[in-house]
Amino acid sequence: MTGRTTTPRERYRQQVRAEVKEKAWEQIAGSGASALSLNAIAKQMGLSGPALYRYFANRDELITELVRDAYRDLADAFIAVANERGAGGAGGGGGGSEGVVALARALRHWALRHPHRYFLVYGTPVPGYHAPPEITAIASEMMAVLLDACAAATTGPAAGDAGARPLGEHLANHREWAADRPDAPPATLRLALSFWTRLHGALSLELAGHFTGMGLDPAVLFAAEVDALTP
Amino acid sequence: MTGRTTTPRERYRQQVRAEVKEKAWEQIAGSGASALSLNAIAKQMGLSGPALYRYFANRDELITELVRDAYRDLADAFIAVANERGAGGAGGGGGGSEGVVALARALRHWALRHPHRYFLVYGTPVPGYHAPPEITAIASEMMAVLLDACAAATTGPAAGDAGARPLGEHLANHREWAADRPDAPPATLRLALSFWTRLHGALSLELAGHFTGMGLDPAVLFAAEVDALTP
DNA sequence: TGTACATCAGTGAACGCGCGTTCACTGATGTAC
DNA sequence: TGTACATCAGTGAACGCGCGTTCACTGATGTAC
Repeated sequence: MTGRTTTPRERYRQQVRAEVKEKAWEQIAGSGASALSLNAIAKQMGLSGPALYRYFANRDELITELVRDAYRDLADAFIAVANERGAGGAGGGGGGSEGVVALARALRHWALRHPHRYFLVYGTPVPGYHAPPEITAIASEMMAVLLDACAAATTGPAAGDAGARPLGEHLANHREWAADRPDAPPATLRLALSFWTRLHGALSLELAGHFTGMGLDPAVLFAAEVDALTP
Repeated sequence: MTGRTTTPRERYRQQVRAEVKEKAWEQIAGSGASALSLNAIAKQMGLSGPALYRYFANRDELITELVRDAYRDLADAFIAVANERGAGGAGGGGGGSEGVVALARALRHWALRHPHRYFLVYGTPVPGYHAPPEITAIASEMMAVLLDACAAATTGPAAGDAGARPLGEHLANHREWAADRPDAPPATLRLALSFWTRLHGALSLELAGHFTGMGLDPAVLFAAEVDALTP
């Protein structure tokens, strides 16, 4: 085969693209996502403004890539947890709520490590911005991993109970969002939803600094919420 | 008395200030808080740019006022609920969890009516921005109202239980944030915290549009979370 | 009631800035024979 | 291996834009005697 999959030039392109994104994140950390400026990034890299147009069609494309990378990164963190557990313990993923707890821990670690990525994914929406289908697909990947863990945690007598509640009925009728796992019982769906909304609530308030000055350890609060998910 | 508290000129000033803020909110709704522009607001009001400097020292002052107004508005909504209940039912505020449920309903109504105000209060933080103490004080007012409602909902045998858990101990030791209600037991503090984090989680995901296309009624989910707060 | 003065809302010109983006061009890197 | 050509990264100048903000000024509104 003559054609290598990545020519040196292509490698270089990817390196520069990566460095642009890196500087973009630094800039977002410093002054917010909406203040992101191509010219400023170029200057920081020792390039002149227009040079970046070799690598990104325009500012919007760069931002969309940042959003997609953030989703991808978080999804990969989730998948890594699922794989570790699937490969390791007896029983291929095992039963009980350990999977849910592991995902919760991974979520918080990722969010604390990359608060700006987290806010780009779950923060204040940009008016008029609609996520491309590629990003929706990544979100579905994450949801599938979460649903699997929740399924393992909801194989008990309580499952029937949750199904009888109003939300249980509602979930049984409207489960388009769990299309990847069509057999998930209402209790599983409900656990996944609560995981998502509750942990996002605790995390986003923590990251936004709403607990600072309250003399409260967010880690303890987060752990308590995780605990309350699977009684 | 010769000096009226508000001269006609002062009245006019306040009217214009109010209109500026109104247009500011419209602009935020249209293109986000960070795109807020004094010149654009002036143009929209049929004024020339510099005219606004009669009413606001600069852009930052306007934004800070918007944030403060948003906090004030939400706090007033909470206080209104507390007063209605305090004046109406037998027993001055009554016992049980109805107070918490009423606050939850008020929170969601307010958030749906003013999504941009909500995000200015609880959304992605602006790097480098620190809320002035006046705003922190308003947040404390809200917390006090919430703690009172939670106290009424946590007068039962379960209260001792919650105190024994790790979070209960932690809350007993670090209650600076509840300084206005020094007697609140751990179970009450814990309920208030869960109210805050869980409902914010569900609401912010709803407002950010993360449930759209999922065929899921956010109202049902919210109601289920409220229900789960007070078992 | 009428006049003289002070206050204050609003204007238009101007400054400097940084932005996104286009364009014609240079020079280096890779490719084909 | 050497030469001719094509590709492509990066530059510098330029365009138009809107921003926040200052300043000297006009004209209307209110106040004091």
